[in-house]
Amino acid sequence: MSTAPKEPGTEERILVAARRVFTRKGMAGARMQEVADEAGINKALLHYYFRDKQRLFEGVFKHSAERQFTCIWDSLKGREDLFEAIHAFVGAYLDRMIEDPALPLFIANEMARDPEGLAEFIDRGKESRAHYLRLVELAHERGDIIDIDPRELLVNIMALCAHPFIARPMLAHIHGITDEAFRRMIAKRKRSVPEFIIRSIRA
Amino acid sequence: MSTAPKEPGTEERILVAARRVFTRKGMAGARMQEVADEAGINKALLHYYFRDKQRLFEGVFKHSAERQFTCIWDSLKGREDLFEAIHAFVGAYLDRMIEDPALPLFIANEMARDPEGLAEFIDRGKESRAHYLRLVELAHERGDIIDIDPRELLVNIMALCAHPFIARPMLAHIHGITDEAFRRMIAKRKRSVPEFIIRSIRA
DNA sequence: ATTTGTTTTAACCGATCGGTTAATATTGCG
DNA sequence: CGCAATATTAACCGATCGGTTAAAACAAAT
Repeated sequence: MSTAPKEPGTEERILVAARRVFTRKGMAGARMQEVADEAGINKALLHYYFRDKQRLFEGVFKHSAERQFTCIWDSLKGREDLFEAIHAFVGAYLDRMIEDPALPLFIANEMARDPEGLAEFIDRGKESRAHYLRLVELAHERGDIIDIDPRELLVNIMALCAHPFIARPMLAHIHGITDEAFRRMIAKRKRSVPEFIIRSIRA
Repeated sequence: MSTAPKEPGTEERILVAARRVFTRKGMAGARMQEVADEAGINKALLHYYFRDKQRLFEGVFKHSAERQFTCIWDSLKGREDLFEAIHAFVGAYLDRMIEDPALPLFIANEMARDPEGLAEFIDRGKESRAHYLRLVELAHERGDIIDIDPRELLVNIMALCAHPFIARPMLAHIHGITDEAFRRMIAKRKRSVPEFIIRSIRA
């Protein structure tokens, strides 16, 4: 048996199409007709599977955001060394982003549009975040790192991971960067970003 | 004479209102009626001053983006020391952002929507960017900093400056952060971010 | 084959939105 | 004033868009 083509069902095709359109155009800019076209179906069928635009959007968004946050926070599980944890976290973050490069901007917009809606996903990673805080505290007690607000450190880590994707079009213009060059840059950052962070916090 | 209230003219009021609505809702989500309401005028008058939505948007956006890039790149002028330049750059960046916190996300979206439109603003800072490259090279030759791709360093600096604003709603939720607390956090980052960067590149 | 429930479609509908028009108010000027 | 240019408004228009409807195609069961 070769890898089965696994003809995707209608609902799956809709979700894929909707994610593409929504991440490209945003909630307000997306058109139901465009989603239908991209899924190769009729517009009425779209409403048959997802009652209205809001539900379709939530279906797409919640699925993406959940996967996003789960992947990233799970990467910390079982780590007992902060530096190792940072490597894992950055790696997971960038891997996930490369898979779906439009997601960061998409999530940023939705957070700004409806901050409440994000709560559940963010809270999902609560234990992992507590674990992270413990790792930082421990590393500090052992004299491995300087005194730094762990929340600020976390902001910095996420900034260094996410921002290249958000600012990608600007980077693409400043240095004429192709798709392939961008992927190489991100691959390089899997090593350089943890190094950058660790150099700056190491005692 | 005390500071004159300087009742703003209609065009000015429109631009202010439009900037608020566009940064809040984005190009696609913004409604001409809402801009008119927020400016306290009739919708037809909006089209009288700015022919159509696209031109209004460009008027607002180009003004904001130009100011943004100019402020930031100008902060490098005359600096001869890289570390000092980094402090100035980060300071200018954060000062500008605090003034208009919705701008980073707004610009990020517009870049994604119409990459070509940004070209002129980005190119505006060409000499300053060349100057920056020289500073990095020089610092490296003098053995002040480690060997690092200056473009990657620039990405990191901008990431650390811009991302807190883009991810603000998430930060607001993770640590229950008020407006005032956010401003204090940014104020702190004017010192901590340059320190963070310099620690990680110092030889 | 008839029935029954599900999937899919074409055609349509009402609301919204960007933009226009034509008329009215306001200002500046000889 | 009178008159012309500018500023402002209410009412309207056509296009677009989200969503509905009613009927057709399809599938499974009896």
